[in-house]
Amino acid sequence: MADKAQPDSTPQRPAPSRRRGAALEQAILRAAMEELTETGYAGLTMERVARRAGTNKNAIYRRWPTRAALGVAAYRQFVVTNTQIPDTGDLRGDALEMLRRANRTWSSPTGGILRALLAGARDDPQLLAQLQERTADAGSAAWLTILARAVSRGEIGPEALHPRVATVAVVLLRDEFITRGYPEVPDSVLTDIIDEVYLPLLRGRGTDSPSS
Amino acid sequence: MADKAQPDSTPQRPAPSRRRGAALEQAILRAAMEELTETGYAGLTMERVARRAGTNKNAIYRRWPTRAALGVAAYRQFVVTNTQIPDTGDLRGDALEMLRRANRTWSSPTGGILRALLAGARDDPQLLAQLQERTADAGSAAWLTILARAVSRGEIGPEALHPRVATVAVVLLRDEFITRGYPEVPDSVLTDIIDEVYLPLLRGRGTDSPSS
DNA sequence: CAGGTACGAGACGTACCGTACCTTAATGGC
DNA sequence: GCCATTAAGGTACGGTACGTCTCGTACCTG
Repeated sequence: MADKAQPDSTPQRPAPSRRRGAALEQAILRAAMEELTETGYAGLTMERVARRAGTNKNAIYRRWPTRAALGVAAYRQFVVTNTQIPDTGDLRGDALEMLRRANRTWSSPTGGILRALLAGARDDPQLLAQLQERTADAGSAAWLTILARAVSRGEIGPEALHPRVATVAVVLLRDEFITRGYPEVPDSVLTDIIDEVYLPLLRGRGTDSPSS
Repeated sequence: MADKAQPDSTPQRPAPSRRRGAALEQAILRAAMEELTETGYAGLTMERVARRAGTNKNAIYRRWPTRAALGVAAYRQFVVTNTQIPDTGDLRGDALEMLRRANRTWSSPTGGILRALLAGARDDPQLLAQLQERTADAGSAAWLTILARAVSRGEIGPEALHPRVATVAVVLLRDEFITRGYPEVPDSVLTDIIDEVYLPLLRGRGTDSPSS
């Protein structure tokens, strides 16, 4: 038998002593996030994470039942959501800026991970919900904020302050990513969404109802 | 050494003679589709498909490089798209009927397969495009048709005949499936989409633009 | 009838899954 | 301070699937 030399490709963090509970949990999540950033969701395997965290699969399975759950947990822990809200002075500028940020997010490496997690958690509504919390583009709060400003400026009527209405633009953008697989959505699509759909929707709502 | 008895669970179609080219290709696609309907995309394995088709992995890999490509090819071959267009007499009825059909499709077994394929082809725009052709809800043709009827009835202005505008409703619906993982979207969501977003958008567009 | 080509068959090494089993260390109650 | 409890570590297992490779062989072509 040769030595136990294992010229492993994956980094193996030696266990300092014997970690327990929260300490070990954090080490696992950290290793999982590193795997995600380096090799993506495809590379997130229980065995690799265990090796990298300097532990074994047992410790992981005791905490998370599936790869998807582990991935979502790691993502939630380490990806901070940018909650800044643009304030350009007018609705179109704010909305466009929001879309551009979302576009950048989705096309970034982090966004790639998010997309993969979204696909991986496809049939687990609970996990999906956990992801949504950290996605924040679907979070209607930011959109409602810029709409509220627009209302106070008199750009649109207050009827527009409806969650489903507020997030229409970003939902359309996300659809481009999911159904078309864009690496990055061209800016013309963003302006198209704003000018052809979003603004007409906001301005048209409640302005009147043309007879019918 | 025990005998080579292999009480296999997966059906194994015996090869009649030695098929080649198109005949073999059809046999593989058929086996793939059967696997899809029985065990879903998760059960679509090169090995299982090969066994089922009475051939071997070689023949598959010569034709399709990945599982996703095989799945999409099989889906395209066997799932016929329902291209009927509702005609209820008014725009709201037509749109609602379109959404209800889409909802049924997405929540059916076939829809589950489609969703899985969509996730599986996540980072292959070419495959995604091939899927889109067969999806038809994204196909704006049907939506544009019902809109054209509404225009001729005077319900909405002709400015609404815009592909991105026309498909807004079904895109919002699809988003519910993908980000929320609904088994089936409740009807109230459909009416909400229609009444809060889609109709206001169509009626509001071009009615005017309130200064600014 | 010779030859190229594509298929059938199956083995191969790798990777990962999920589980099981035992050993060993940390922890908290007493 | 001691010991039972608990949670780690370590490791092996059977199983499945991947993707590749090597043959032998049937088919089609010229």
